Amino acid sequence: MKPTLPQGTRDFSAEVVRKRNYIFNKIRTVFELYGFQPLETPAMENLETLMGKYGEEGDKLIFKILNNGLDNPAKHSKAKEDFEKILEGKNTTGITERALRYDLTIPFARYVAMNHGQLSFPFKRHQIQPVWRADRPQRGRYREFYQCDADVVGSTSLLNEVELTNIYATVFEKLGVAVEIKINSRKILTALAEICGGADKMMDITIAIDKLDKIGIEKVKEELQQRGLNDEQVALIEQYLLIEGNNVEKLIKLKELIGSNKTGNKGIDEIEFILNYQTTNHKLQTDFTLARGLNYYTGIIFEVKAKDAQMGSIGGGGRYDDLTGLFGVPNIPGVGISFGVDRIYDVMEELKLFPEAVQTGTQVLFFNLGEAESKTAFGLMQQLRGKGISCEIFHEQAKFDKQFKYADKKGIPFAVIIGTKEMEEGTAVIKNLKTGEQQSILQSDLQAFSF
RNA sequence: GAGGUUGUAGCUCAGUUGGUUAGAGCGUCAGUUUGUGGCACUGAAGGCCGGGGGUUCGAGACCCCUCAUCCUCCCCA
Repeated sequence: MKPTLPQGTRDFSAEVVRKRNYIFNKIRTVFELYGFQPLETPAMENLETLMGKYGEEGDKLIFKILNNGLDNPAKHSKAKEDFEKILEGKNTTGITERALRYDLTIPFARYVAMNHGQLSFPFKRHQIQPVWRADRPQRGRYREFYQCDADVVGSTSLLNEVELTNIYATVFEKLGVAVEIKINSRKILTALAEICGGADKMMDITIAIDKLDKIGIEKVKEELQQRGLNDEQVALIEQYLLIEGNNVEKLIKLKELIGSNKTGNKGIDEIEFILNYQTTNHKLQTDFTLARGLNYYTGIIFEVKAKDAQMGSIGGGGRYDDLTGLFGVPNIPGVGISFGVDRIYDVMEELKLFPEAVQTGTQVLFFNLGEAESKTAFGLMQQLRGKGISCEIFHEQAKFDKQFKYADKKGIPFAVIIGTKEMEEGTAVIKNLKTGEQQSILQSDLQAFSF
């Protein structure tokens, strides 16, 4: 049998793990800097917890876990009956009652709903864990990938949104990735639907206009018509889509269009609050075509795109008024953002943004040149390790040639050579493998050497 | 779920209108006489040509099916 990997999953070799950790560490550090505390939840949730939270399409992409013990003869008839329901497209706890988590937000909402009595609000948590989606893999899309989330619940203050946009800006600046941080408000989209006279068409409108930069305005208009909007409505939406300029100019034009619509003006106020709050907001870009698929968003929404790479969004998030309400605990509003590490990695790899220093593994290789020699080397090596310097000793006595090549291939910068001559003198030769320079020092001075 | 692409050595790929024992580069391993690597040279190992069926005297090449892969759409990180 030929071993293979499940579709859309990957192994990560040392080099890749180090680069990924570099990203994780930057994100985690900034999360902590802003006062977010870590949380981890199980890989699997009850299917019931996840179903119906991500829209119809989302439900299809949830990985479901087959129940154990279905082959139990005593339960055959029940199992067959339940399976009939599966064939009809329904889920049943008789066949599957657990599923792999699809994102980190819903498990978090479940956690908050379960523990709201113990948590002090506002509650700020960050979470860095893998999620799974039964999507068709392609460029920048995997079936197992990491999300890094930061969410604040129990507060409606827009200051939270300001903080989150700052986290985005800070992290990507630290990573050296040039990005556009787009913001919009679902309230503005709602207003647009209301003005069109089709509040019920809100979803159709947002789905269509979200594709603007991909398919162009003409195709969007076609799609709107297909979705049952009349010419007048389409014309209005076209005006909306044609809004251009910098943030200030866009807002002026939008206000003209929205007029006195209450919801719309609220959305505009929110955006203006965030834009005016700080001086670093030049990184934020209003984008009224931004819609986002997840249907629990109700206020400000975010999306981050890399400037110099062809890649889908590398981060996204938004405000949700009542996520825990789905779990029987109403009135806990929240807002959160997410980083897509796997895509950030792909972008950074493409643009060669990883610093070389990321790949420092073993610092020193001790040569193995005999029984007594290796014992001496071993003792010295342990001393260096005690000082926090990562070292290795060659696994067996071998020719110089071999040991050098090993060091070379692993990118180990220093070799410590202790042979018969050094044993007699109580010295050690330290060789810098990059420059070729070497020097002989007393073994007792090795600890003090700066590698 | 719909459409397309590509499957030949560990990796990247050649392989003529179908014609003997299947090719290169890189990598791996071993040597180039036993305390100084990267270079060079020599040699070796390594392939059910993704799998199954068919056409043919003959298939890595052609046809059908299947699996895998990558990409596009949908949707998303």
